[in-house]
Amino acid sequence: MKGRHVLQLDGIDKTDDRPPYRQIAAVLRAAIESHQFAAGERLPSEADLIEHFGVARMTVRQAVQELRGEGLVVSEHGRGVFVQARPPIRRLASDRFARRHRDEGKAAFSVEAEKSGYSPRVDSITVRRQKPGSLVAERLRVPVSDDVVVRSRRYLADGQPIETAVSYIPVAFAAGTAIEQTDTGPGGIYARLEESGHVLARFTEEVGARMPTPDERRVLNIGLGVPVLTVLRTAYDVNDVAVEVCDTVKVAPSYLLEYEFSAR
Amino acid sequence: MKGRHVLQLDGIDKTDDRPPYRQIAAVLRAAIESHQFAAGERLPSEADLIEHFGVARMTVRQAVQELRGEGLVVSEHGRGVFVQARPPIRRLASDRFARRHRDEGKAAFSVEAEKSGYSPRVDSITVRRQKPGSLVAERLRVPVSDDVVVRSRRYLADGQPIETAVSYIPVAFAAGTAIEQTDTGPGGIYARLEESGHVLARFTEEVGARMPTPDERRVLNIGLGVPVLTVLRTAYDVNDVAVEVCDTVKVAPSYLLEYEFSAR
DNA sequence: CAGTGGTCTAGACCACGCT
DNA sequence: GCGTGGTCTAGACCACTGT
Repeated sequence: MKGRHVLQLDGIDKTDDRPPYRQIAAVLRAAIESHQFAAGERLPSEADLIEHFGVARMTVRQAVQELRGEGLVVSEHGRGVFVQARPPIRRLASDRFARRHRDEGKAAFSVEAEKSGYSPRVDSITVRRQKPGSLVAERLRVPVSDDVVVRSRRYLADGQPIETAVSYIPVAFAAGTAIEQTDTGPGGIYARLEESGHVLARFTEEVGARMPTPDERRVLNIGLGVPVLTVLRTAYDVNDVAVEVCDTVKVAPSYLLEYEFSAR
Repeated sequence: MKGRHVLQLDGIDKTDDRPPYRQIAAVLRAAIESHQFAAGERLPSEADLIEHFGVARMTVRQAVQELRGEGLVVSEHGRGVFVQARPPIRRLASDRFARRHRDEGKAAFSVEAEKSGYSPRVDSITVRRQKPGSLVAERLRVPVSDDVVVRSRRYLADGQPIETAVSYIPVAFAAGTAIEQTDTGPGGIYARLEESGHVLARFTEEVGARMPTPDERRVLNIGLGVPVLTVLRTAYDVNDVAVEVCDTVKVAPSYLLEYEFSAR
């Protein structure tokens, strides 16, 4: 690398009562927020920062770690530290599973993408049968000893992962439908369920938030200090039979969930 | 300190491909999750861990930092590292503002408390008039230049703070009612609004999650790695007039929000 | 191969809380 | 004063990514 790009950053102020690593973090944070480093761009290397600020390596590493903790940057071993691109916020209205969308052959995710103007993608799709956990079994009202169909996938917006989802469907409702194929066809799982006679009536969602596991951090490509929203949705048909449970983990800064309910 | 308590922890396995600091973190995590260290209890000091695992100080510090990032422990300068106490989970059903509860003279919070069996408390109640932010003004459909009544308070369960809430009510709907008193009387704000002719019809809630500000961490008494749920609720009367906006910040591990909606 | 971040050592001094 | 965690130094070797 030709270090042609002279660092245009303030130095450390000894009269400042904040410790050096916090000052360095503040300088870098300001540079990022003022777009001196654009989203996706590489920050100066540790060696550069050591020279620029005149401190030991652990000190600049601690500064960078602050920023990772805030989800501002992501580091990649052997490549560098990169400014985190902020995926757009998705507003999820509670009509996102309305039948009119399915009738148009659209899955809920592409409906949202179209409305918000980002390019959607789904990958890491796997389909298998396995025994459900007690949480899922309880909601599906099936014994934990029965296999269910498990569909797992990851959603991306503009190339950034923003959500993982795992659906559980009793085998009796999925057998012989495209639900057990990788591609479920137009309108997705819910359209297939309705075709096979399980007309949907209502959904419940249980919403929480927590810190991601190291595994989730990897799959969702998020920094240390970025929480996730968890949504456990159960779909019921017109006979009040639970036909699907969907367990989703969403990158919190990318989501706003909207619900409406009556005061009755 | 008499180190009478011999550390009953596994050591580092050189054949394990995880780095030592992760192994140490895993050992401590397992000990916490198996209640070998109870909630609120102090972890062994860094000196103890250095001796027990036979590593350098930075290595045990990195392990402890993993746990802080997960919100499992909180460190206190000069005192030690403590296992984070987990307050009870409150399940908030979307019927929590149903009229029948108000008619019985109960506020939503005490209804929940009664159902879940913890002792509720509300403190830090303040009432004032001020100009709303644009977010609130937009939802109340009032100009940002008009004062609104602002009610702020903190909720505690079994003595632990779990939520802060700030309500905004247009002056026209609050003037001359107990809404501008510290004690709003039986049934709370919503009961007073209905008495003055604004019968409630529906609510919308916008749910998100993020890391707390340092200020919120202090008020809610939570550690560095604990996220918050944000819920912005708007109440509408039968004429579809927005009569209140309530901005709440909830300690995420203490909440599960439940919603139901139609598939129509 | 060179350049990057990841992990680790063995020290040092400081700031805080308690007794 | 003593034990605690917070910050820092100046090195070392390793693992990953690129050419």
